[in-house]
This record gives sequence, C-alpha cells and structure tokens, in this order.
Amino acid sequence: MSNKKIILGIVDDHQIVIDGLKSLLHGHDQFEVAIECTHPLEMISLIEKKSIDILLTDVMMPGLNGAELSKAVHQKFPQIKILALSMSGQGNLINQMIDDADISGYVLKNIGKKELVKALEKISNGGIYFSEEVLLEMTRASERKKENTEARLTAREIEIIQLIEKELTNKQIAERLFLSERTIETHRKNIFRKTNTSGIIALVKYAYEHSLI
Amino acid sequence: MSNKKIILGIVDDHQIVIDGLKSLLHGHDQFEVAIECTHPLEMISLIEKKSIDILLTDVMMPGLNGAELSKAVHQKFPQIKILALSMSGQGNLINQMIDDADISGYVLKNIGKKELVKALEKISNGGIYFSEEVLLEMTRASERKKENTEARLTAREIEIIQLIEKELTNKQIAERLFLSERTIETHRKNIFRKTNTSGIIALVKYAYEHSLI
DNA sequence: AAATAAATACCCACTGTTGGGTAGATAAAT
DNA sequence: ATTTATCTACCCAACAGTGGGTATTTATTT
Repeated sequence: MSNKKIILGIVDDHQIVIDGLKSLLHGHDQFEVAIECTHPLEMISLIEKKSIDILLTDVMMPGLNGAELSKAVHQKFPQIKILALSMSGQGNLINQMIDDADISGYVLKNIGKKELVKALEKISNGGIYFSEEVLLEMTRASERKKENTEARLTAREIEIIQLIEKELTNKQIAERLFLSERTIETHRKNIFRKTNTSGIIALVKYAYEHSLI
Repeated sequence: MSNKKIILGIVDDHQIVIDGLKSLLHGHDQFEVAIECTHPLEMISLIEKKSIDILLTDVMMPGLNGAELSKAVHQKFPQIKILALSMSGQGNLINQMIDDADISGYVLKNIGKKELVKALEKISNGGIYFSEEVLLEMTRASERKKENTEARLTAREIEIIQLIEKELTNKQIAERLFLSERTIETHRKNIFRKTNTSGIIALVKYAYEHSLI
C-alpha cells in the first residue's frame, strides 16, 4: 500500500450525507476530502481545478444523476476511480452505473466506518468493492433480466408496449411509427403470445412488473 | 429562552445520517445528543432508560416507520417533541405523521446548520417547524385530496372498478352482480366522468394511484 | 446455402368498449 | 314536499381490440 494520501471528492445533494461521510473518515488520515459539493453539475468544474483520486457520488440526485455524472467524469478524467453510494440499491441503477460509467464500487449508505475504509483502500489500489447487499441485488436483477430475455421481446415490441401503455390506439401507434395498422395488430398478437398475457390490463401489469415502462 | 441544555435523540437507519446531524450540531452547545440508534424498535427502550426532549426521526425506516415510531413514542412519552426528517418529503407520509403522530416539525435532509438549529429551538420552546418544501408539498397533497373528494365515487362504482381491473368484461360483471349489461355500461360512463379518465388503462392507473385496488 | 428471427403487411369475423342520449325507482337530505 | 343522489336500465352507432390465418423482405446465424 502506498503511503501517499488518497484524495477524495464527495458529491451528494444532501449536505448531511457529506458531513456523515466526513465524520466516518475522521481519524483515518490516509484520506483527505479535497472537494465536496451538493450539485452534481458543479462537481465537474471543481475536479478540473483540483485533482482527486476517488469520487464518492450519490446515485439519485436532481439535475444529473449518479450514472450520468460518473460517465462524464470517467470520460474527462479516466484516472479517477468512482465509488457509488446509494440509499436503497435498486438493481437497474446499479447495472446502469456499472455498464455505462464503469464504476469501481457500489455501497449502501448504511455502511459503517470499517467497511467504507476497506472499500476506499481496495479501490485506491485498483481493486473493486461491492457491498454484499449490492451483490445480492445484482443477482436478483440479472435473474429478472433472464426472465425477460426468455420472453425475448424485441426492441420494436417493447416500443409498442410503451405506446399501448400511453393509451394510444393501434391506429395512432401505426401513424406515429409510420407503419400499417395491420402491423401493429401483428406485433400485439406476438406480444401477447410471448408475455403469455391477453388483454391490455394484463399487459400493462406485465410491463410494470418487468419494468418496461 | 431557557438556559438548560436541550437533550436530543436521533434515530435513522443510516449511521451516516446520524453522523451528519451530529456534525451539523457541532459547536452548538445548547444541544446534546444523548441517544442515537439505527433501529427504530430499539429506540423506545432506549428512551425508557434515558430521557430526551426532542426526538429526531427518519421517516422511512425498515421495521417500524417514522409514523409508527412517533405514534408509539408520543403515547408513552407525551412530553417528548418530535422532529421528522425525510429524504424526499412525500405528501401522504407528511400528513400521516401529522395526523397520527402529532409531530412538532418536519424537515428535509438537505437542511443546513442554521435551519436545523432554528427548527430545534422553535420546537424546544413549544413551537412547530415545517420547512418550506414540506409546506408546499402539504398544500399539493391537500389539493389532491380535494380532487378525490370531488370525484366522490360510490361504493357500487368502486366495486365495479375493481372488477374491471380483474379483466372482467361488462357482461361478466353484469352476471356476477345480477345486473343488466346496460347498467354496467352506465356505471362505466359515470366512473369515467367522475375520475376524468377514459379507457381502462387510465382507469387502472387512477385506481392504483388512489389505492382503490 | 439454408435456416432462423425480426419486422413488415394483409384479410376478416367476432366480440367488446365507448359515448351520445333518456328515464324510472328508491332513499336521503333539505 | 321537493330536491338530490344513487342505482338501475334501455337504445344504438361508431370505434377498437382480439384471434384465426398467410406472406414478403431483410438481416443474422449456422
């Protein structure tokens, strides 16, 4: 382990969480919080002025969410590692962060002092850290995704489901997509067959459950 | 204002938030955090051992939510004032806290040092404190409620909504309720008019939102 | 080269929904 | 005693959804 200090940046729209994190890191002098801010958009310009090693970012923030911010930071400053912090740990958000933003870790905000220090040290050394709850949720999310893949709805079909849910009639959907009404009818039939549903209500419920809408 | 210290208890399932709050209160010696814990159920027995003046409680916690905890605390220890802290500030939760638990204040977690101190002092002196965002949301919530009352669905109509949502056709509903299909058509029309919807999808969504199903 | 998947499109009958009315019976409130 | 609300019921046209098919083009996979 290097003896150099690990420089941190923290962004969270709740000042209280920033203070909490700093308080957790109190007494661990290998870390230094160089930047903190409550507005994700501000963070990028702050990093330009002052370099950091690891960015701790909230996932759900108004304006620019964690995934978007992380993506932007990762493109501009590829050497900065990112640790995502989330209140709840929703599967889809986690996957989005990993796929799009290439984050190094993801922990929940009920993290303790020990775990946070461990996570930061692992990440600082080029490793990754995902807390147990997050790993569990990721497994669940991938299982849900598999179910979806088994239904194997095509992109077009999902698009049409979303328009059906918006209360468009077949005719309106056809007009919007520059297709024949007949085609929409066919897609509808295929959707019902694949999702094992019949009738819009069941379909809307299916879409809700599989978070297609 | 009294010179006696104001004794606080903090409960939040995220340690980080507790630390953040304590950090916010740093340097304000009129306050003393006597109890802190991350499990709402534990809080009650802790208060029994050590008395507090004001309880700062999170609203969304696993096990026992803020409203339930506040209600229990208020019944057992009526002299303890309660300040609710919430991440987002959902209207229904706020009203639940006020109606059921008789809280003295409600603030969001993006609160600053100044505002928190002000809120605690007001509450300590027997006053109430609701942050601006919360007051705004309360207005919106009461407007939504009024809308609902104006809709004034009858028992029969709600019954029929529930059967529609179960994917029964008008004919099936008529058979089940020993009514004419024409009657169901009429009810349907009245329901659409009252709920300001048209089409089952919008109706199902309405029913979800107004927890009729 | 052949098979498969995806998107497109048509035919059409049957069934169901929606929206425009009107109206009688009963119970509750004014 | 009269008004109002609720539940009931009818007529019916226009529109929309469902389910049974078949079929062509294009791209991808084997």
